[in-house]
Amino acid sequence: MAAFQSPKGTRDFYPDQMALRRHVENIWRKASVDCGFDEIEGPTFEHLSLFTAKSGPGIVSELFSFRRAGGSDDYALRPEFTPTLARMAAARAGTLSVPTKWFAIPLHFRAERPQRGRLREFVQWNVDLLGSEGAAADCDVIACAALALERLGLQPTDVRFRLAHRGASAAVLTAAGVAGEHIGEAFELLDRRDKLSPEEFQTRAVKLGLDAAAQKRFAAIAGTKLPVSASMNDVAASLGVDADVLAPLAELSEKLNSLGLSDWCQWDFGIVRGLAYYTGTVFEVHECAGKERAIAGGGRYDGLVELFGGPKMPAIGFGMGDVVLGLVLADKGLLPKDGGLLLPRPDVFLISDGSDAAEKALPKLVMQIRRAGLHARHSWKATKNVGKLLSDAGKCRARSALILGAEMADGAVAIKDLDGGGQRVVPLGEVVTTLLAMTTANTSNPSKEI
RNA sequence: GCGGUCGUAGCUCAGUAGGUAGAGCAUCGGGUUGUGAUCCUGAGGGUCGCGGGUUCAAAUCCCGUCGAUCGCCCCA
Repeated sequence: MAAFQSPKGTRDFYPDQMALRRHVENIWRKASVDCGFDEIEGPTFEHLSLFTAKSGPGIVSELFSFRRAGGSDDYALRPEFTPTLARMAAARAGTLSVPTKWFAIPLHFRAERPQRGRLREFVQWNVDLLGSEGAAADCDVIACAALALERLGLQPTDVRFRLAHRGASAAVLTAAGVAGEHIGEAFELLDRRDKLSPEEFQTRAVKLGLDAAAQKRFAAIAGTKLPVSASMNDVAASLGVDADVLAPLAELSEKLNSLGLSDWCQWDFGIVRGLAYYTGTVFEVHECAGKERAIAGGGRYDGLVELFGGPKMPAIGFGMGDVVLGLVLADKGLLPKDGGLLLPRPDVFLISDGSDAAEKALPKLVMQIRRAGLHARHSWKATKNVGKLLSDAGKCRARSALILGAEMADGAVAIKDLDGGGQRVVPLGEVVTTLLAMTTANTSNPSKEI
């Protein structure tokens, strides 16, 4: 066994796993671009203070932080992308178009104990829309997430966006008897209700000044889940508030309906999101049966850019990690068991019969074909057994095999279509054009992309 | 940071009172028949996660440690 292991909570990506990772990343990237977001990237590590500025000193124990030998500055590997995004936005705030739509697919690092769905190094897709308030902006990023999930093969029966709105939830809690100064604690209680014992829940509820009736109401609110297409009057009625208190939800509902996203979404008044900085819409994406951790989470954080030294700039965004998503996709059979099936297919695999003429011609031909922009591989084996070599061509899923054999005497080679099975003899001078023609005829195959 | 389970070749596993490691697949090579194959044949690869202890002797028992996994804490 190896003397060295990969560090705790990290992964090695061999070609098969890397192909799976790229498959997901490519879909994320394409969905982002199609939705009008521009890709950005920042440093893998930042000044430690950037992270403590947002999350407080307590965050340090969750970070991989370090100081250069002999240096005096403290750094940390980024545990999330939002501070970097906010820093970048603040620095260019004066020149950014409105709205500014950015996405990133960075690696993140967190010094936590690994668990199912949670590692110390992971990829997280971040999508953010800056400079625009309102439901249209909120729904724009939600739509982008939904588009990617749909392209990954998921359906509204597989995953669900659980949405809430901090303002609306606060109004509902107030109506339920929570005093204004206790709203923060009430959110915390709402968020943690499933983890607490009934006794603990009650103790905390009493601290919020809730009597028995109000506690019951509170619990009912926490468990309220409704379709976003439900009428606001019905939603208001089931929560015991006036419909005008739910105005933010009404706007969201209208936009989601018009975007055809209602099936993907539901109201869930138990969704709070732990982050103190969220100011409006908040949401999480979960597997419908409640398996796994949240696939994605996000919301509106209008004070964030200001927190990092910029102007007041409304913002909505979300993050989606590769770990939980990968588990869900695997559960649903939406990833090939053999990641090798996602590796790029060679357009041609060259085989030599071992004769001098073939051995000499092969490398030249390979280079010619590659210069033409095609993916060419060739056997490195010593054997001249055409059957064994063709089997190699099949293993790497080549589209065609080019056999340099007896036909060389006539200045020609055999090209076998490994998908269709046909074979023809082609003069050396026409090899590249023939292969190009075969490839363009095959552009429908998705594995050809990127 | 705290508890439960687990750790033998690249993969799936066997290894049966403790007696100094095995199979299938995969990989690599040779041979035969010009075509993804069959057949024949050979090889490499593990100090049994690592370290210590008990013993004449440990993959097997004990302790520690590292890693994986499940739960708690946390969850940006």
